[in-house]
Amino acid sequence: MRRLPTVSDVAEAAGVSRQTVSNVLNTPEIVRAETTERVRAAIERLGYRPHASARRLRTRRSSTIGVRLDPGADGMSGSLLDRFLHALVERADADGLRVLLYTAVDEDAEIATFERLLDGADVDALVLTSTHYGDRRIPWLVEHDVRFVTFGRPWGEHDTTDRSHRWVDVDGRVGVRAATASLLEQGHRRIAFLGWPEGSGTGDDRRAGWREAMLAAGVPDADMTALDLGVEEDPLDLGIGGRAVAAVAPRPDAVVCASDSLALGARLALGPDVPVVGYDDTPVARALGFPSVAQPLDEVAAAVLELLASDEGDHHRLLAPRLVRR
Amino acid sequence: MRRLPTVSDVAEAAGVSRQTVSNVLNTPEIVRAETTERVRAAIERLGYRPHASARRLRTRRSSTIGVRLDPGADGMSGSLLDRFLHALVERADADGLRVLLYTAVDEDAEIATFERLLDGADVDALVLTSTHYGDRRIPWLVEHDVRFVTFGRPWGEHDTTDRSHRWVDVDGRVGVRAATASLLEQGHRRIAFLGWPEGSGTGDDRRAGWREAMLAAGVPDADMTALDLGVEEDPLDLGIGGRAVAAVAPRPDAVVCASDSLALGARLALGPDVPVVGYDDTPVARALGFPSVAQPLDEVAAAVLELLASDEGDHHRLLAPRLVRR
DNA sequence: CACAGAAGTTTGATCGATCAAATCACCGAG
DNA sequence: CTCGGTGATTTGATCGATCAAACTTCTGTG
Repeated sequence: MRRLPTVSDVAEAAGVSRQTVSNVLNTPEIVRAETTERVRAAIERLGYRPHASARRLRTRRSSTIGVRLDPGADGMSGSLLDRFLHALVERADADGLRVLLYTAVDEDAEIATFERLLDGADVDALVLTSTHYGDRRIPWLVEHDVRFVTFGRPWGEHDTTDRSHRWVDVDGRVGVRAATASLLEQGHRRIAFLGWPEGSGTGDDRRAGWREAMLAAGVPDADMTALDLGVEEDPLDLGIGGRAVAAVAPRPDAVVCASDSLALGARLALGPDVPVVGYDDTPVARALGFPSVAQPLDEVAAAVLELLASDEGDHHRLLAPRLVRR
Repeated sequence: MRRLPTVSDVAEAAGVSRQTVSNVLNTPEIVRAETTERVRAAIERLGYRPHASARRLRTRRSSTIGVRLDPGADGMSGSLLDRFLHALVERADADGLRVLLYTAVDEDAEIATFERLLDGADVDALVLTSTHYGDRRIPWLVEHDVRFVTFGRPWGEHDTTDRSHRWVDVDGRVGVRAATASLLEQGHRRIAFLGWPEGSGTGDDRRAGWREAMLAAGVPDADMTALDLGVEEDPLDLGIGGRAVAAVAPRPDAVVCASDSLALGARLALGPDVPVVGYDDTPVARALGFPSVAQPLDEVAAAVLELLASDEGDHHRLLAPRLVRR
């Protein structure tokens, strides 16, 4: 295999020095236009590409961000991470950033992986997904002065002026509130909520949205049924959620769900006549034609990269989801 | 931030030279046991980690494999890539390999990306998914002497003695044959097949499996209905497949499908009384409780890495899927 | 016309590891 | 007792880029 051209080769070809070539690439504003032109031409002619590892060694920056591929991607919404990843990789690419994957069985293993990745200059920033109460990863990262952004807000008491933890999240409460409101507008009153038991940040947030909309519409407490599908039960066994919904008497006018999996269960149990709204707008929702709250993953990805890149401005972003009507 | 220890630091601490430390790490068999011990202790004590970029610069190897994140992951089975990726990352990690993601809008863009990734020593091998007829990427990679393995066999005329293209695939024909046979055993005769139009490698392969099983059981041609859902039609609009199935008269005893999406469509159109078998064993199949042919993604990932690593032995692997009965 | 200061470019050193070749230690054969 | 040979370890050079500082060229001012 032919040897690849280096900065020195380009320099010689353009009749300048190594450093000038480097400057053309990294700080073009300090190079005379005419010189830049000549160097650019030489780069083009030789087909030069900077050697990423050499640059990293010297700059101590890898231009690579690490993203965890969750082990327990909970099935159906697994494609959510997929879509997010895709958006992230695409945007990152445009910024000259690479995305490296890693996995870890538990938090301790994940922290050990952080060390490995960071020390080896494999990555210089991390993107974490699925944050939860008492997440030990966050303090570790802050402590070790690692640059990171989470997709998911810090649940629990949180000081919004805390600039050490940057995060991006989607306002599930607003999304579910809109979904509920849309059902109310259609004249439904006894709208049940199918979700997860209290204690999960996202779950509670979504239930709160439903409650808000119901209260605002003046629906009496007696007509508000919230069903919680235990997490210890296989979240994929939609039969459970479905049976739970079917057991509600009298039968609800409509059901708002904390996920499309749950919505599918409800739909199967109640048939197509009872309107159902899901969450995440997965292919299943599209396929079955029920409405769903869609997270703006492109925007999330963009926001994550923005927060990662700049030290200025806000340190968190709460994005609005979009209700996909069908 | 404290400076990280380097080989030199370890060498000094252990009272040996840089190179000896390097040898302990890379070629321990040429170092005296006692010395190895001492160096190991020093590494432990200082918490030394090799600097990945420095090593890559020198060895010209990155220990990183590139994987494309498909843009048009067709929805439901998107989670398939997800699961494959997960298995791959996990196994790769055990072998000290990293997985880097990339995307590309079309084949030309993808080839341009190859050049970027390879020249910069970002990756030294590639894993390609979703191969198709006349895939231009393959000849390019062979031509440029790039190490790669595809998940997906080369469709079209192919010389199995060709050692330049290594691939791993799952034998869909066998899987669908088994699925069909299992329905036949249960006494069903008029088993329809719901798939994609001829021309897609995987689709044709799966249909062939169904036909084989039907022929073997002596089912007359008149009772064999193959329905093809046009790819130009939104593959997610399961209604189309469902309507097609529902239109078959007389109503089939059971339906074998080329994917779980199609199976969901059939299930919704025919109700739970007509047995349906899907493909890919996605969460939807698990949720609705219909059987599905599962690809052994763990094995696929392991095989991909094996083929990448060794020059010996076979250059392709055709794995058997597993029918998940429910 | 000399000279300070800015602008543009070049030179030498360095990042952390491994390669290639040299050196050192030790053993048994002649 | 010397010498060849193997095994273990060390030394010097190098991978390709950027940093820091030195140097050269230009520009405008007194």
